[in-house]
Amino acid sequence: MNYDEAKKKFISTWGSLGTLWGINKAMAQIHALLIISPEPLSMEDIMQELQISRGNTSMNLRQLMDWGIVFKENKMGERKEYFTSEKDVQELARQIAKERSRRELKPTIKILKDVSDIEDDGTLKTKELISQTKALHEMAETLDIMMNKVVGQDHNWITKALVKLIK
Amino acid sequence: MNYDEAKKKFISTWGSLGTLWGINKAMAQIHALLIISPEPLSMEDIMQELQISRGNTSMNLRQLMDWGIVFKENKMGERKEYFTSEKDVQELARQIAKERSRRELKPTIKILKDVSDIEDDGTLKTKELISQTKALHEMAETLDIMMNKVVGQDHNWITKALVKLIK
DNA sequence: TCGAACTTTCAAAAATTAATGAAACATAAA
DNA sequence: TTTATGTTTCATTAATTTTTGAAAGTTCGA
Repeated sequence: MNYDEAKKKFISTWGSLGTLWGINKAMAQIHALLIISPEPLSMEDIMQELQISRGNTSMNLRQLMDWGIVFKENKMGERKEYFTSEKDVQELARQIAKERSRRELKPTIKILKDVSDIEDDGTLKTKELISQTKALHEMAETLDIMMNKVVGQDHNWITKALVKLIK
Repeated sequence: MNYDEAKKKFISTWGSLGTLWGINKAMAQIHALLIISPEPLSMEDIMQELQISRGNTSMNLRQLMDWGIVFKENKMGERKEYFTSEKDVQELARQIAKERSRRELKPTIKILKDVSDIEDDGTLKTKELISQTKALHEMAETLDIMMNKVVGQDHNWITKALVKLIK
């Protein structure tokens, strides 16, 4: 496999993996492209490499920036904007963990709490609803605490902790 | 909030959360319904509760069974098939971890390995591609090892380990 | 203030994904 | 074997999501 084949394969894999995780194809592919690019890329560069429209590129770059994993960069003397990805994969993981906690886990936890707090009217179905949502609530909270711990730690913490954990 | 409201809220939340994780709405809602139902439900029951078609129900039940989190049950003397969900949330988490590893993580790891194994031709872009995919490969493998460890452990292991970890 | 260079927005179109429902298929009991 | 009860499949339709591209917006320098 040569460079071009490998690059293509990486970008398309990352793209289809993205859809599996609720991230759209273009967004995941732009990210893949940036993460392996040694130089910042302009919007034109991205459009051309991935064969996607200007609007699409603009929208998805904005989203990646909202996630805190892609940054604008200005080359001095140039008007055009350039984009780079966070290159440190551990930092990337931390950023993603942080955002998923904020966007998905936290709101879910709140609803599980509300639902599990309804009054027990003594019926079997109510008892079941309460006990199951309580269990889910507890698990979601544990997961959330862990994810947020990760965010606050130094760089190599994840690997160290995992190694310790699996021994 | 009374039982019916709480139930509705739980099912619809689980449903929209599902789409965020690459699981379709109907599938997630059927699962939600089964997890809080003290009794096994028939296909008719599910169709009626969620207002979805027979075909849709059948397809999604099959998928849930493929994931190993929903089971067929036969009431004696009755022809009809009934369905139940795995009720233990820890077991549920383990099953999901196992399946996601098999379906998503493992194939990705293979591709990352292939890509990161291309020959280094000395150019900057090749070096960048190799080093970034290597780092991702390493991280994906660590995650996979952890997820598979989880699967092999006794019931309360997850909680214990997490508690230990976050202290 | 004007115009050039560039970016963002958003209505419409395209592509993808999910849902329907009727026909085909299974199976147990009569 | 036939009927009655139930399930699965799959072509079609519907809903949702993504993409496009042209117009509107922004910003900088002259």
